[in-house]
Amino acid sequence: MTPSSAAAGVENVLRMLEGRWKLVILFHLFGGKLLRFSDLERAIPAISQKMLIQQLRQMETDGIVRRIVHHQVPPKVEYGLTDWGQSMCPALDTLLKWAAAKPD
Amino acid sequence: MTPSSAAAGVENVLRMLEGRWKLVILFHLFGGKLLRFSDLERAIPAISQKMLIQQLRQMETDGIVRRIVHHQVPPKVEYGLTDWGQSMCPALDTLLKWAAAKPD
DNA sequence: CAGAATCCGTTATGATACTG
DNA sequence: CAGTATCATAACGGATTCTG
Repeated sequence: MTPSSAAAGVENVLRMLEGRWKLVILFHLFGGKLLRFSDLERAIPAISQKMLIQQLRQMETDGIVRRIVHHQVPPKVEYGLTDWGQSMCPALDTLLKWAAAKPD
Repeated sequence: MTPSSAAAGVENVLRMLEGRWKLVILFHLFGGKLLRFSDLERAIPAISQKMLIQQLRQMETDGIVRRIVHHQVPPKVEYGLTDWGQSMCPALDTLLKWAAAKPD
């Protein structure tokens, strides 16, 4: 594994997690919770609708988040993590621990 | 630890690693290598001077990279990782493994 | 050699109003 | 409720030129 190929691998991972709000959203979904669009809006007041839907869609495309549509009126759409999305927890934990170990 | 505080923690970590070139630079420095500014330029031909110095400075501020100035003419400046910077390897590895485990 | 300074195009994010 | 559409701005990245 060359420096650049390894970097490319991590960069692609990071790209999936980049975006001002993705991690905030993810942390609200961890634990297998299912939240409606409006639930997420309430949980994250600072986010705009545009950003919320955009980041959700990107994570859906990346296979991290799943979207569950209940065909009813009024509409009901729930968001949750995929199995793979759930499985990122340990990785984020490792990163957090590294960050927490910062000297100074 | 609330969702938002945990997210804030990881977000700060990610922010330190974000930037088009940081990981590429880091991978060149892993293993305790010391590289001069011009070495890094040669190692990463696609990067501009502006970006190289900017990302190095940010990582220096974050305590990941250290800058070693040799007072001589012509100037000689070397860059390497701090101990803490070195210690991020396992965390990146965990992330890579999660990414590699992606289904499809 | 190791940068600093400037200009400029692209992308990311945000505010607001509207819709099936 | 769960979005779309549009417009404006801010952050980011790159090319070029200059300097101790």
